[in-house]
Amino acid sequence: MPGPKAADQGREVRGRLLRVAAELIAERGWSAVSTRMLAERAGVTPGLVHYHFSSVHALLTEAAIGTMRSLVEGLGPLLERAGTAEEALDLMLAALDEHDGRDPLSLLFAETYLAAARDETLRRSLAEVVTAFRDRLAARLAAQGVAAPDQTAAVVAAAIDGLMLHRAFTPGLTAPAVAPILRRLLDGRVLT
Amino acid sequence: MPGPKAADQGREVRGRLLRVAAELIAERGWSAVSTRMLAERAGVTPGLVHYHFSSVHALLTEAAIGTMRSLVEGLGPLLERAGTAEEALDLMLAALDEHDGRDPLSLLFAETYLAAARDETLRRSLAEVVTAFRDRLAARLAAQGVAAPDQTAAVVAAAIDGLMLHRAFTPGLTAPAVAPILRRLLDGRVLT
DNA sequence: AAACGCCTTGGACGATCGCCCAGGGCGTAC
DNA sequence: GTACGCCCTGGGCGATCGTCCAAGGCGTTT
Repeated sequence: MPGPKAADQGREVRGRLLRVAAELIAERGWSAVSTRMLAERAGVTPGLVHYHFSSVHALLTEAAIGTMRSLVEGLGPLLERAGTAEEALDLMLAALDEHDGRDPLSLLFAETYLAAARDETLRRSLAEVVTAFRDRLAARLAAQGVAAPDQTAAVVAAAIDGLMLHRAFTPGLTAPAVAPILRRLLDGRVLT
Repeated sequence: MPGPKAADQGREVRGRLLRVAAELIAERGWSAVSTRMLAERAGVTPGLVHYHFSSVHALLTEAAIGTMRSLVEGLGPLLERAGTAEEALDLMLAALDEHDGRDPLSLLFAETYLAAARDETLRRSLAEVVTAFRDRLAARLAAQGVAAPDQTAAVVAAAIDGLMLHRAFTPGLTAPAVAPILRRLLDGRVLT
């Protein structure tokens, strides 16, 4: 058996590297994150990075997907609790208001989207995470009688991400300003 | 007077570097474009890059903004010619259909958005270009009686960009699929 | 012809890159 | 105790990075 003490510390360091990686992707950009940056901020030696991960790219991928997955999964139950479709939309608008397009989380999302366009594996994982969220939202919209719930959910999700991207250089794009517009997306009702 | 022959060739090389830069931003990503890459593809020596531009970053900025500006300005007249607001939206949907989120133009836009989040100067220039387009679209929507034309235009523009980003890993997100949903955004009419 | 202006070359500078590996520390299993 | 397994260090590999600069080509102006 492996020594449990050392193994625990190893897992701790691995986790720290993942957290640091998510930070640095946002700060410097995906392809500008280096082995030595990661090691320095995590308080370890550069060599240790390649002990825990097969490559820097693999570390970044696991960090980005992991962070996004846990965040999206945390949003799920909140979505379930939303009574009306409008409340579900308000939930996403609240998320929009917490970010200005230049904060770590917004940038992590955007960087990962972009990196996925150039990496097959990352693209698959990302699709999995986003699809899971979209399906949850679509189910919520369907229960509220919104027509074409799948496509509506896809457009709402894309619109929120697009607004996040645009907010970085358009400060006026706040949640209260766009809420009335986005609400129109829910207007295709089957039932009143 | 400067020798006009050499000056002409200089301008030609400068322009070629700008075109190559726009290509490489899309292919490799903003921060992964190097002096030597640019020089090789443009068929010149690495040293020449820093003769025509103060830095690689300055070259990338000028290339990205220039490409985006000329593209957006080319879209302006087409927008002017659109009769109804729905036709204006169809025009943007057609643009969406030409790109799949992994083509050079989509990636150039996304890369520039992201780079702008970390660079004040780029952010200002980008805001100028995007605002110009948004204003044109808003004017078109206002003429068609759409309520809150400014915010509507902002949301439509952001939604199109967001859809482009999502299309990279969600192939089903085609223009025909999302057109009926996006059309709801124009439903806030003052006049019939 | 000589001087000037602009474009261009090719090489050099120190810094940083991803990745690899020999070796040491240390707790557990024989 | 000895051997084993895992974590970790520190240094080294060749490659690439952005930027700079001395030197030369070449058409235009005196």
